[in-house]
Amino acid sequence: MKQTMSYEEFQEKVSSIILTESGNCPVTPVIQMLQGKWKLQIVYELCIRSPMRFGELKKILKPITNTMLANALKELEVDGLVHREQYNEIPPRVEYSLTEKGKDLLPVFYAISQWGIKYVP
Amino acid sequence: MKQTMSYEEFQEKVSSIILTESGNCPVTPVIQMLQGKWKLQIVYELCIRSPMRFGELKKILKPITNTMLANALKELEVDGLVHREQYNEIPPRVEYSLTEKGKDLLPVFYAISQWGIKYVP
DNA sequence: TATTTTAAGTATAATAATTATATCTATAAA
DNA sequence: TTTATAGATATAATTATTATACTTAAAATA
Repeated sequence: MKQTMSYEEFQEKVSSIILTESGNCPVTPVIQMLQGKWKLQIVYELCIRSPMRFGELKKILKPITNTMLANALKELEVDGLVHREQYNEIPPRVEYSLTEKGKDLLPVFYAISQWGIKYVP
Repeated sequence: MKQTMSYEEFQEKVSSIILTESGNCPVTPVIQMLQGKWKLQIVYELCIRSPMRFGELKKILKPITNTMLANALKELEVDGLVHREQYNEIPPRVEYSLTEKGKDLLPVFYAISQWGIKYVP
């Protein structure tokens, strides 16, 4: 990312994208894709450690419920962010990891971490 | 932001932050602060145009409800991201804008937009 | 042989978050 | 006197999330 872009530059840049290619904002659909109470956290956890099993994710994200974790992972898989690898053993083993598309969200988390370092006490 | 950080570098970097300063992750609290169906979108809209009046925000974010917009703005104000300027006229006029703290989320939206440009069709 | 254990879920009911709809405020204009 | 206005608030209905119990299938244990 260009280091020296100002708030005003960005405002103008994104505004022009939105105003010229109307209804084609590159940000809004991404925000919507990551909507829901757990999705962003799940992707983030997989970003810092991957692959992880269902049970490991559940432990790290505690107090998440089975239902929410399973549903969120399913939807993230549909959106192509998460890969699910199932090993047919008993008891079952399933490993989740980020796809390349998912790993490409890294700069987003990096930007968030920079903000957090500056402002979270 | 450093341009050439790899996924592995980031993984290691953030992992070490989390593992050494346990319970002090710079990302998770930010994600939680921006949780809720509309908050991230509201901040984004104020990022590309600001100040905006309540009614303008409502129009842009349509189908948001009065309740959600009012509550989200209130909470964002409490978190120090949004500034509320009230003009005592009739009919009332209230303008919302980002604080410096809010504007500092710009790199996050820039990173999201880069991802969106690459992956959103 | 019958029971227990295990990980990754699913099913159902209860609670919390979000939405829909109606209403309030005060003044100026019709 | 009535209507219009922007920025909300109040309440009830709907949707998302949570809590709890249950399912699966084979291997290990009693």
